[in-house]
Amino acid sequence: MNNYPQATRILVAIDCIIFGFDGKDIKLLLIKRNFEPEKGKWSLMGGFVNADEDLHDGAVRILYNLTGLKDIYVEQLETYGKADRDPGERTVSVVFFALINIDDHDSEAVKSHNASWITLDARPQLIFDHEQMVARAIEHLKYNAALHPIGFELLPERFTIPQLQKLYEAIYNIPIDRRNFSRKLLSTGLLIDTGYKNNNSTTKKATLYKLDAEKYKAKFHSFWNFMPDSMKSN
Amino acid sequence: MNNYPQATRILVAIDCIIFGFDGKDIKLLLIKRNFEPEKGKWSLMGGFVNADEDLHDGAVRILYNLTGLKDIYVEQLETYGKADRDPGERTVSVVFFALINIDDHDSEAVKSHNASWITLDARPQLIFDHEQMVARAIEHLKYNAALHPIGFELLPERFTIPQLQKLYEAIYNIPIDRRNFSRKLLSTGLLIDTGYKNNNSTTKKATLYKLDAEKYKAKFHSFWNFMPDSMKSN
DNA sequence: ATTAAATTGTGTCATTCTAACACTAAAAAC
DNA sequence: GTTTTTAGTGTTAGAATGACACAATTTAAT
Repeated sequence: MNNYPQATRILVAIDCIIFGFDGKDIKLLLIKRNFEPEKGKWSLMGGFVNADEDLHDGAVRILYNLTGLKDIYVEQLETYGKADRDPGERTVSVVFFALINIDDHDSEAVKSHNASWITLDARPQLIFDHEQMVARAIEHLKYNAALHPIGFELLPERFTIPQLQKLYEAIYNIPIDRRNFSRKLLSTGLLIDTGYKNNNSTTKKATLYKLDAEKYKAKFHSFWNFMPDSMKSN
Repeated sequence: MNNYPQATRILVAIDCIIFGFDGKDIKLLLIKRNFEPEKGKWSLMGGFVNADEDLHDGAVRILYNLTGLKDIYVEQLETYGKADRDPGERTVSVVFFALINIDDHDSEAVKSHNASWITLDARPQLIFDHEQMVARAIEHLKYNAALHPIGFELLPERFTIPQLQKLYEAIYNIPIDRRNFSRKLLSTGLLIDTGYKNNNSTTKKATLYKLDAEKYKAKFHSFWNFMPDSMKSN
């Protein structure tokens, strides 16, 4: 069966951009590439789509094989297709993206696979057009975090308002007023007070909230105008 | 040169979703497919990426070949990759998207290529997963038009505020208060009064504005919270 | 035990933004 | 010149926003 005899078959790659938060910095999961070309250089987690595999399944498979991370919800971002982007052979690459809480996942597995969490500022030079992919993903994160409460995914299941604020301050690299942040956040009705308090505090213990998952889903597409207006012009 | 001997080469297609506005309805540009499989059925403008062609260039080429439309600014949307999405052969399809003003472009060329502008409501059944692509693109349009002034691209270079309002009412399928719309719009500072009045009116002539292209570029990433709040929850 | 230091939690108030609403002005048709 | 249709603008009450200050809780140090 060959309905399209003249068309060119092309390698289809998948690259995964994984953001994590450790309570202080936003980090990027990177790996040292162990095959040619560019063997030994830093890279996103990448591989090729199998013959009968959905793109999304491919992303999950590649991520698991390269880092040991399981059950990661990845979202498709954009496809890169400059003719010369991979010097080895013409390759089109579909980029996937995920936000995870670093502490929720097995850091031993990550280490044993030669993958590393690296802060955004300290990230090394990456192969091919991976730097461009990362830049776009950061843009995407900034853009969307201001509108949707996606930041929750970078935090533990139970989290405090100050934690979430630190996350937003890390994403936007600005200070946010504690009182206004809290008011705005609680007014969304998306947080449920678990009744517990944070224990790893050396001062006043903060209330632990969890996300109201149903409302979150229902409200996801509502534009959650979350950042102070001063951010809107950036 | 074959650095990746085991990987599968796959057909990479491009499909183009073109939205247009005729002053009343939002329309979709569709074409009757003239090759097998599914020959004669309605489809998006599609084709395969050439061996040494960027994805973006491919989209522009395909659009020109199939519709005669030139100089269309297309934007990449998403890539579809279910293993069985094209029954002819495994194909990954990158979807591109554009907004154009129907009257700015050569409708003869479009007609002579067997392409048609069809209102969203009246769109026929489409091949493969094209319906899903269109649904996503409509979502994308609704989502983004509320935040950015992208609607301008669907209008002539010089347009009136009531025209723009009709466009937004068509996108969201809701009535918008004329007074509040006008106030909000003018307060963005993106409109320049051309000093001229609309001539094809049978009643009071409306002021023709043009877009302040520089401010538009600079402000594009500012979240233009444009729709009434009542929309935000949809 | 008291105090100091750090962090959480909440209240106020002036300003701005929003949505709802009603009238006047211009142009063409008759 | 009267009617019809559409464009253009002003007001006002209520909500949301941003700037700000103080009280409460916890641990560590003395």
